Amino acid sequence: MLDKTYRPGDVEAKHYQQWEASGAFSADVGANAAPYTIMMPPPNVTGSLHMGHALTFTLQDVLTRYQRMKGRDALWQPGTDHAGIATQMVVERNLAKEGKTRHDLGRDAFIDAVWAWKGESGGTITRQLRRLGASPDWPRERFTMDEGLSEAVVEVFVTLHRQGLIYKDKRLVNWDPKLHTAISDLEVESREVKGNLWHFRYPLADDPERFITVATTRPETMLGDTAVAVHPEDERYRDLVGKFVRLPLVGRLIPIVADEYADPETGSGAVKITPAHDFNDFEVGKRHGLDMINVLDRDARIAGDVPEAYRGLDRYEARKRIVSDIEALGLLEKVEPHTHMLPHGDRSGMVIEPWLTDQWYVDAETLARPAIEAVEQGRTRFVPRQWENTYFEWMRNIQPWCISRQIWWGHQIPAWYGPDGAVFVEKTQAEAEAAAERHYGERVPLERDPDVLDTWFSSALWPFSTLGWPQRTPELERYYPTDVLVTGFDIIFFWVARMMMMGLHFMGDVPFREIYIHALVRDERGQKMSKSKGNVIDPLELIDEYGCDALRFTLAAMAAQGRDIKLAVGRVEGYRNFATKLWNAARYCEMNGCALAAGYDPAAVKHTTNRWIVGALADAARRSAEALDAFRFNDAAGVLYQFTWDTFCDWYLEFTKPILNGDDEAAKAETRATTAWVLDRVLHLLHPLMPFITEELWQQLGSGPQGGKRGLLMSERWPDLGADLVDPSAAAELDWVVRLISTVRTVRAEMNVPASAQIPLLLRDAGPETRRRIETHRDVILRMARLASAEVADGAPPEGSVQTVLDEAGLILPLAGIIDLDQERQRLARDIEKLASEIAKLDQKLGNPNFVSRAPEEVVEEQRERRAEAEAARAKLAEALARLG
RNA sequence: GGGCGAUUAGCUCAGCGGUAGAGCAUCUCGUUUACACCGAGAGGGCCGGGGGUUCGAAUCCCUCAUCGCCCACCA
Repeated sequence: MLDKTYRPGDVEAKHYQQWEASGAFSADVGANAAPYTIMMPPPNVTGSLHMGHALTFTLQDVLTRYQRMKGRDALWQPGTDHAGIATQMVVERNLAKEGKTRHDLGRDAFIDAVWAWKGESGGTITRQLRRLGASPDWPRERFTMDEGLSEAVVEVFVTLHRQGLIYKDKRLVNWDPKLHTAISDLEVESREVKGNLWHFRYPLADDPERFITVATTRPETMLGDTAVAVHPEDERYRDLVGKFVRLPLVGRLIPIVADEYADPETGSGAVKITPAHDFNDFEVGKRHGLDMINVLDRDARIAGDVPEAYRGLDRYEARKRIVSDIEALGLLEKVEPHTHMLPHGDRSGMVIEPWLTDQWYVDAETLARPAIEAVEQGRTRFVPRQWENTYFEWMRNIQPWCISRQIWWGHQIPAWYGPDGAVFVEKTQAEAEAAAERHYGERVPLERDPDVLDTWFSSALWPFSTLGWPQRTPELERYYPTDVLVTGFDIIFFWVARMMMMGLHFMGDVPFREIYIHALVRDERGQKMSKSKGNVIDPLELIDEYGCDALRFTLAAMAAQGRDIKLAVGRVEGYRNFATKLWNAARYCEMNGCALAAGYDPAAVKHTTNRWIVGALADAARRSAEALDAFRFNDAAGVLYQFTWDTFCDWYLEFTKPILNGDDEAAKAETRATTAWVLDRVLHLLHPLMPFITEELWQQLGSGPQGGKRGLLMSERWPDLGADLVDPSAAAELDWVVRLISTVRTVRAEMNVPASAQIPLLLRDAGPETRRRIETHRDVILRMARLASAEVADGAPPEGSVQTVLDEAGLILPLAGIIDLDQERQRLARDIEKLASEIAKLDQKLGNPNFVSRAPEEVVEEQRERRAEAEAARAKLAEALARLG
């Protein structure tokens, strides 16, 4: 016997262990079934589950379980990411608590410490994924730093290098002065900063009384100025082009150059050029062959060939000093407040410094070309489609991808340098030594490049590296390309685009046929969840309170396309109630002896009510499948919710109570079997969304013709119910009964005429078909009108005091003479008026020749029917009014 | 500065050319042995404003407003 309420906490862990232990999540490389593959976006190995994870992994799990039940050989490939900078920072923070830095340990010991940390906390996220009910193929779990994936990384690096698609270059990079590493464009975020615009006067070299004024937001970089640029068309400065100014404080002579970069409208129209510390200036410098003078060190302190006074100063300290020194020289023209966007490192939060360094780059432009084409040609499709624009926009303007990082945790770059700096890119040290020997004609000591690769470099290989590449494994053969990638829009550039590039280049085919982009989860007020705002909702807490299924169902129900998800806890509570409802429906079935019957054939049921529910179920199954096939999770959830609660529980179970309590044994048996069968199908349909409660019920009910626990719901099939189960006449009849019940209820409530008294009146005026329907469903009607059992027995109409008007088409209106007739007259008059105005509107529409000729035929027909119905209703009401006198 | 999205019931959101919907909240009635995490009902919407297209617009177009996100080198 089922307990009175469902307690998720008691069963979730049990079922999960059972599933996992039984291998229910495993793909089968040797299977005949068609494969269905989803690559799990690998979460950070040391991370913990947040709401965004909960959403994305729930959706992936829904798809995986659904396809698995549909008979596909589903592979949901799990794994974690080493998350270079993020993880290194965590470990460094821990070290800092002991007052140590990574340099105290040295590289090898530090990396050991990171591995130790990974061993300690790396299981957290995967444990939490299990609590979410995620069903990936765990034995295939990979880690971006494990042996196989590292081999893939080296293979890709070496290959791309040989192809000239990876190269080393000295150019400006985004330098993080705190983390002491280069970062890619994508890891930089612009934030608004309030600052000043300082206007400096630079005296002309041959005429110190004349000045050219430049404006800058970064006075300290003036130490590295190597030119002043003006627009070639700018009349004010035409005579100055080619002349020199003497750089204040430094004394260097620098040229005035004409370059279109200078905007005559901005500032004074003349701009100082610091090629070593500004991306634009760098370009200008290249065009004019200017010197690049680096005046900052890796901490963004003043360094290099600069006046002694500033050397070693922090950039902001230097700024103050330089401004006051310029002012002292009388060269500060003015200072204006100025708000502008400044680049910040997304990890460190520091202001990024453009810095001239040697770094490794990927020729992204070349790799992007096929990736753009693939989407243009529809070989990979974005859902929703609109994201393709975002993808194209970025890919068509893609910049070289800086892939080297000056940190320790990650894939060390497979490049070795000879004594003279010659570089040998090889898969192993031995191969590099061999190459060096060939190069030098003798064995020489080599030094390995200390840098590691951008984390996203290894993630970019995920769709094939996890399947065994570079080996040609059966898995690779079978599961690549994958079916769908499920992810958020925030990593389209970081990850999706790069997987497209690498997949096409190395596998010759797209990594996935569809990319489903879901929204981000925000809090109830639309704010991004963040620890600092204190508005974080922990998915695990929600699971504890409401159960995993309630959370999953909520996320699925809210995963409509194209909108952020503002998570309202009230929704979770509502779906928890839904779980309880389902639970109690099952309990009801159990109490009433509803068990699956051997040889039960839904197509063969005879009772109208049963034919109706079987058809309604088939319809719901079809609609939810269509929704899931199109990634409309919210629709799938909605259809099943409504069917389960409204159709099955509120109507069908109530409709059939009189049958189960009656003495038609055949009808009883059929109803019991049908009830059990529908419930069993519902459990199947709901399983991808609510795996735990469905599993628990399925097991507890001992489902299946064999009875007993015959295994896991996981191994069951998604119910494929044919449209032939839908019986329109049964649906119409039940619909009619529903309306009749509603009317009887209204009369009972408003006119105080018991339902038992209404029935005979209805029968008195009824035609044969109406009479049959009322007779057939009499018990249901009475029961649903909430009558006490004593009243059900019979009820004589109040003597001569009640009149009834009854419409064969389904509109039923009993009138009670015992109630306030004036009130009733008024109500009738109002209703008639309403109908009249509706009819008038419809007449207008139908009288419009354009409507009749241009609207779709079925729409016109529908409107005609509506009009006829309304007309008939009005006539009945008028008749009723007349009878009232 | 470009681009994208949003604006629907008190709240969170569906619907996206053919009679305005769900959950939560509110109110009324109901303790009928599946379920009070329940049942029956009710109230509550100029579908952001204004134009346009259309026989018909919450839905398509334009425009304005407000909010949000992404991208961008403007000293």
